[in-house]
Amino acid sequence: MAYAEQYIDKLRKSGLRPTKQRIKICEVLFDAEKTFHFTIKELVKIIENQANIKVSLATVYNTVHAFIKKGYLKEIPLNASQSYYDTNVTHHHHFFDEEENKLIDIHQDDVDEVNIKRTIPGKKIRSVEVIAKIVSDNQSQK
Amino acid sequence: MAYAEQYIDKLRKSGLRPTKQRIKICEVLFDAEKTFHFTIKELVKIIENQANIKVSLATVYNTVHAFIKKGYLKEIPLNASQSYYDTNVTHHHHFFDEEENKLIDIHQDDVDEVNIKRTIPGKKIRSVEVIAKIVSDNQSQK
DNA sequence: TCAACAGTTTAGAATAAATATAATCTATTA
DNA sequence: TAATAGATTATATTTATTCTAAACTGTTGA
Repeated sequence: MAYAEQYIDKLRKSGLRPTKQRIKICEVLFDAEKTFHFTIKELVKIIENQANIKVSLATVYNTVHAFIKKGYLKEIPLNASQSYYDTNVTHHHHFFDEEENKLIDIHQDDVDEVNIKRTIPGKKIRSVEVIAKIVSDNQSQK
Repeated sequence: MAYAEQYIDKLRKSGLRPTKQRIKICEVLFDAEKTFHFTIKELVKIIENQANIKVSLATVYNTVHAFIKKGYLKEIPLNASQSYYDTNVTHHHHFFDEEENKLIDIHQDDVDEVNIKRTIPGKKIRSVEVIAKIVSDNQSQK
């Protein structure tokens, strides 16, 4: 299968052996119609629902973190009680609805390019994330 | 004392009674020469070092969160194991050095205004934060 | 001023996310 | 296919944060 080979490739490039569990994780993450946001626990549930394979939390944590290191997944910077991850690794940003604890993508086209003029000696910028927190607008709309 | 009155005012506006512990927290947070970043544990230590007053974690958590709600402090969106807070509530952004786990301010002037063209019906933007993750630049500089 | 009470503080318990452990299992390779 | 390096898992551990309940304190009104 072409898919499986892609996944095996992604896994090997991340320094991981292709195992049943990891290929299943890849299928869920990279075979979806749309990109999506998830927490580790949600991912475990999705896998359990889509297949008969049981995957432990530890395996999912390890695999997700290896993919992040490699750039196949992104971690969304948020002060939520759990970490949120994103299968959309293209340049884009997020609304975070604090009342509903929900993330909403903001496409790159909807935000002017963030241009940081300051540099830190010996360091380079690895990623730039914009988080816009939103709340109900009761003042003007009610 | 003028300071104490300021603090009492801040506390009352946050819906909190001015107590010995809370006024001490205010002194450390708002009487500093420069604004600074901190975690709850760090704040507890600073208070213990600066005064003979012992303040419990719970009290610091409650007070810090009340101040954030009121806008006297800011929480910095980061996926660190602990939450980071900022006494600088003016509009500015952050570098986060993942290798050294260190936050560095980016002044507003060093970032072009982030203009989000998209809106969500019934919601308004409460805050916009830019997090630029930085890593060692070994490729070009070594 | 002071009693009553609503709100506060605190130590310690509870919760829950994330990580570590170690025994068992599996992919790789020679 | 046997040896082994690496993977998986259930479980234990760690640690930030929140909760709890008993003791304490600021506030209010008489």
